[in-house]
Amino acid sequence: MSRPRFDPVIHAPNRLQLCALLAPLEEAEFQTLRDELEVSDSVLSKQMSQLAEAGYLRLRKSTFHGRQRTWARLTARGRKAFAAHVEALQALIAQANGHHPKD
Amino acid sequence: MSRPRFDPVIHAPNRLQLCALLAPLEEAEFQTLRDELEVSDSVLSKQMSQLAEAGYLRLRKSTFHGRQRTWARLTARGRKAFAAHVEALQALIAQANGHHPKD
DNA sequence: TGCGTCACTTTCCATCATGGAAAATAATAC
DNA sequence: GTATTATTTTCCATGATGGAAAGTGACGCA
Repeated sequence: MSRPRFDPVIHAPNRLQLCALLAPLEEAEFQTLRDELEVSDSVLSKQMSQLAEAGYLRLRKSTFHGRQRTWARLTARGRKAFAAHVEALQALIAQANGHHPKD
Repeated sequence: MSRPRFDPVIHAPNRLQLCALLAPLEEAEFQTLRDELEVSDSVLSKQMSQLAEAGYLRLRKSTFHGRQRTWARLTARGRKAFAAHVEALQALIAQANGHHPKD
């Protein structure tokens, strides 16, 4: 039985939520993400940096009507890693429900 | 949209796996858990202590053919907390898949 | 051109979690 | 008693996390 393998970059609660928010979207604004996650600017910035360092996230700065905004999107690699992590979680949940792992 | 609320006592990878292993069982042996989790004795002991402190886990010591063994089982409270955590994870996964949270 | 503001980013700092190794305990077996 | 097995706890070093505050860069405006 191979235990689910979690990605530590993704597993941390804030980053997990961040990925979940970004997964269904093309990209999202810094402030929107900050508000949804209910974290401070500095915390969001730092968590994003970690995902970016891992190559999971790309940041795009744009000037929108004279206001600077930062947009974030998952990279292909980030989506793949997140999908794998979700699979690991689902395997764990299946295990918890008493299902045998697939052979 | 209420974000999934994770239980920090359960979310840590080793404890999450530990709960998932115990969930479908009445109880399990210390050594079995240690081997399945692939952690050292001290690590398992410490993680168990944390779950026990939270009231999620009960330890039972028994002497089995002259050998002392420790058995662990989730308490009712632990099962409830774990179930809630799993629900939160599933909500997150649903969100990531673009589903709207239930109203 | 210089200043204020906005939108982050980075630094500083204090706290907490985690893990391995080794010492400490507990309960027998001999 | 003494060794042995099965944890448990201590010691210690490292790394993560978060908030507050200082720092940066890009305008908008007088």
